[in-house]
Amino acid sequence: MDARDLLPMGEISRRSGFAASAIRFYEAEGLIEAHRSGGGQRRFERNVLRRLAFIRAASNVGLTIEEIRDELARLPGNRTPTKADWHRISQHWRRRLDDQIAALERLKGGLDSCIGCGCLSLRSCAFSNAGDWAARQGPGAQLLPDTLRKPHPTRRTSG
Amino acid sequence: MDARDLLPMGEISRRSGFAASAIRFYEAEGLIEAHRSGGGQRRFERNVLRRLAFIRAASNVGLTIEEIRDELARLPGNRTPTKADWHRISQHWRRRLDDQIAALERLKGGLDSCIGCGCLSLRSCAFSNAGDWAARQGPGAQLLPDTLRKPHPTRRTSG
DNA sequence: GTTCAAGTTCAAGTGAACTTGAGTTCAAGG
DNA sequence: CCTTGAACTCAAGTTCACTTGAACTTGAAC
Repeated sequence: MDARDLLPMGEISRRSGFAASAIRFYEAEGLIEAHRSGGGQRRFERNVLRRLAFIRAASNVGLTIEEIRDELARLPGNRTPTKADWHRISQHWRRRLDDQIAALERLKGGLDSCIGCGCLSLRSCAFSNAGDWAARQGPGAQLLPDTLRKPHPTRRTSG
Repeated sequence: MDARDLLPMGEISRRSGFAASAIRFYEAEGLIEAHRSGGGQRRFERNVLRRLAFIRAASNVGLTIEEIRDELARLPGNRTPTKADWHRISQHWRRRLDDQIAALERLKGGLDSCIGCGCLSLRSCAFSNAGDWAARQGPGAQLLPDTLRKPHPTRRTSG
């Protein structure tokens, strides 16, 4: 590992488009790694740029830091993702996007039927009915998948 | 206004599906109104239930409190939304949902082309390119509309 | 008159994903 | 050596839409 191959913070930031603070944050979260100069400054390997591109793409798809970390963990850190890696991952992301799209379509469908009836009734209108939300894992199709749910601040889902 | 027509907190909460704290919050935010009993307890008019149904629906579509307040402000408080009201509003919501759907489709398209090239390159891959994000109101179509952007915590958009 | 669930206020907490600020140090050029 | 911009750490702040907790009061029933 030749020191001349290592990039300083400023360059990584400029070339990735992430703020330095975000990059430090990602390092603290274990999404990327950094070497240190004699004086303690970060020095990044070039592949970190690819990781950051990956992080941005994943974040566009709506993955959480946690999920991105998991996905990155399955990518051996020092090699470029193979076509197979990327295929597997993109399948996963595509499914997620499809779910989100389907959910929005359902919501739009609800809107349509509400235009028809003009009701917005608490009893009969699925669109504004609380039941869909209260039922945690009901039997029928839920209006929105978790990925599009507003994450309710302190409502705990599993513990 | 006969006092027997006014509903207490518990009943509004139960029938709307909102927690009492949420209902208090909405009152504080000016989305709904409440009378008070002699001792200072809230007493709600029946139409508040319809307002709350509206709030839930709007929130499902992804409107912020601010936007919901604006939309409610245009609905005369004491009448049931007319068919015309509801039509106008649902048009608005539909456009928003359509935008979101289109954005997700674009994202998916980006995924597809990335599967093709297997690149995830910083230079050529629109999917993970930061340029789209950095450019505040660029000329071309943006990958995601504001409604689907992760709202960056302290990045100020206008002042 | 006693009881107690249901209601009240107000301040502070929550989670996600970072940013900001304060105060300090590094490293490269002249 | 001096300067100056880039980088460092660590704690605290930000937004949104509520929730939680503490400490207290109401009001309906018995």
